[in-house]
Amino acid sequence: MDSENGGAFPASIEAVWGLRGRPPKGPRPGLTLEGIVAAAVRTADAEGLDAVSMSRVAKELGVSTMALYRYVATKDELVVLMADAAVGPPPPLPEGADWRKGLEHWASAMRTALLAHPWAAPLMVTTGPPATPNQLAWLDLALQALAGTGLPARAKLATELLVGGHVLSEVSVVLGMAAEQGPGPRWADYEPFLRRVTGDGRLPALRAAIEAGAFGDDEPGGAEEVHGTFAYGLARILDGVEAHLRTLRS
Amino acid sequence: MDSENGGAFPASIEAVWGLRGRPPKGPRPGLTLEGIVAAAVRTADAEGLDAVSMSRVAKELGVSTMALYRYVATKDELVVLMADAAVGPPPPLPEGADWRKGLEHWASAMRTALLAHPWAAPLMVTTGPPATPNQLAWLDLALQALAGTGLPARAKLATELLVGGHVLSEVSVVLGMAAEQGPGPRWADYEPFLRRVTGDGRLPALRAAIEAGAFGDDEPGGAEEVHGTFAYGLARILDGVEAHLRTLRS
DNA sequence: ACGCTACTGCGTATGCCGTAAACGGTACTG
DNA sequence: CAGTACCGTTTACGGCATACGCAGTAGCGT
Repeated sequence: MDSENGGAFPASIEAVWGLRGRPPKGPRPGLTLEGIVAAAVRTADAEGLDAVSMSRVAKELGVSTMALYRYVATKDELVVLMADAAVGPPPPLPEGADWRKGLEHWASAMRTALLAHPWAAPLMVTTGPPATPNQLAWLDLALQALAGTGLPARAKLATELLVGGHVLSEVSVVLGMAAEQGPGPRWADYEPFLRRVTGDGRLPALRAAIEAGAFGDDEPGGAEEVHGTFAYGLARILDGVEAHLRTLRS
Repeated sequence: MDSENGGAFPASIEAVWGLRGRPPKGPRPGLTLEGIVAAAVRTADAEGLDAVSMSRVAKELGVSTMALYRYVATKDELVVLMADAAVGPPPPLPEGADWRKGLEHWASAMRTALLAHPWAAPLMVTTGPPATPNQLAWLDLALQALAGTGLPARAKLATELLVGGHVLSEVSVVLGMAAEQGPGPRWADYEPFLRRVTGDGRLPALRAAIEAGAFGDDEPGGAEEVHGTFAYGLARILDGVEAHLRTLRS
């Protein structure tokens, strides 16, 4: 009665946590959960998430499709584990950094991780509350960064959500620009399209932004300009948190 | 040469914008793009996004599956239009409000819209740059709210992204808690699970947050506490923007 | 030493999905 | 009134996730 109290959880999640020992009976497993997830991640990296099917992953491993179901109850479970593997373990906080430097570091590390696996970003929204080791390690690290602030626990959590949400949405925009497939516009056609659509005087503020060149990629800085959006948002958030901390201390 | 310059776009997107007239030849269409999208939205509301298949939507409308393909080139296109319909047109800004009140209003209206169609939130990340009428109307409205601030156009855009991203990620968390399906934990099992997983001393900051009760739903306020996370984040963001505006003006 | 048993990986089968292709009816243009 | 572009339908295909049942295997208690 002490190891099945979280029993409402998928077995594969318990397995990544190492809470599941190898059963005493039966043949030695020929596969590993980590190996399966790694193969799936490799496929997604190379050909996108749509290319990841159970049969495809099985083929990659040289086993039959159904063999995978001895390790994973459902494809959805595999996807959750892929999302965990994609972000990987978080890098340690820079030594002696204050909370702000810590969160800045945390945010750009997460951004880098998500950009390295473009298929993973959408999964962060879909997979529900974080329950896998790496996901929770990232969360823990952000909370560590905020440890010395005296912020109430709930506010620490809310702050992590805030920063994490910003990372995710900025990454999504960057990936949306780069996407070659999917419906919607190619990025190169986007500004002309917006001009056409705002030509009739509705959406005047959007029109003004276009005229001001807000949708051009060039502008002093090139690719740096994109990074500018990320840095801008992060700075606003952390400024807001910093101000909040000041009022708390007084 | 004046109506096909945005020609790289899906025809169905041009159609929602009203840029496509009925062709002069052939029988009268028996369906409407809006009708199709509405049927799909109804199905998704009632039974979730997974229940929305082409054949299902067709059945709902009493036509054959393939009839839909006269209006939509691909299921993905239909999904994009569903996402647009789900958010709907934005409500007007409160009269005489400053930028901050405007954005607050904008953000909670968007939150309400997304919560009303739980299946829609994940789509916002997936569907690429906004290209549909309602999506762009929301964007325009946020830019309108920021019109008087003197912020550079790019910063206005970045601010909209920032606030929108916060709304989306907070909504995702709320929906993740309420979700009955999908992999990952049920919410009721979540705190015990976290306790079990943090029992070994790794993830100390997370453990501390749990002990501090950050994962209990109760706490003075009940459902308001959830709203608290949203309001907290929004306030930090807007505080940060406000401070930034002050430094710009000096 | 041995058989019981729980577990492995596999082959087969089902039902659904998105969508390509070809076809006959339809309504407007010249 | 003929031509033609478009409508909705039928049929068909390949791929998908996954339920089920099987034969082989390895450690256990005896």
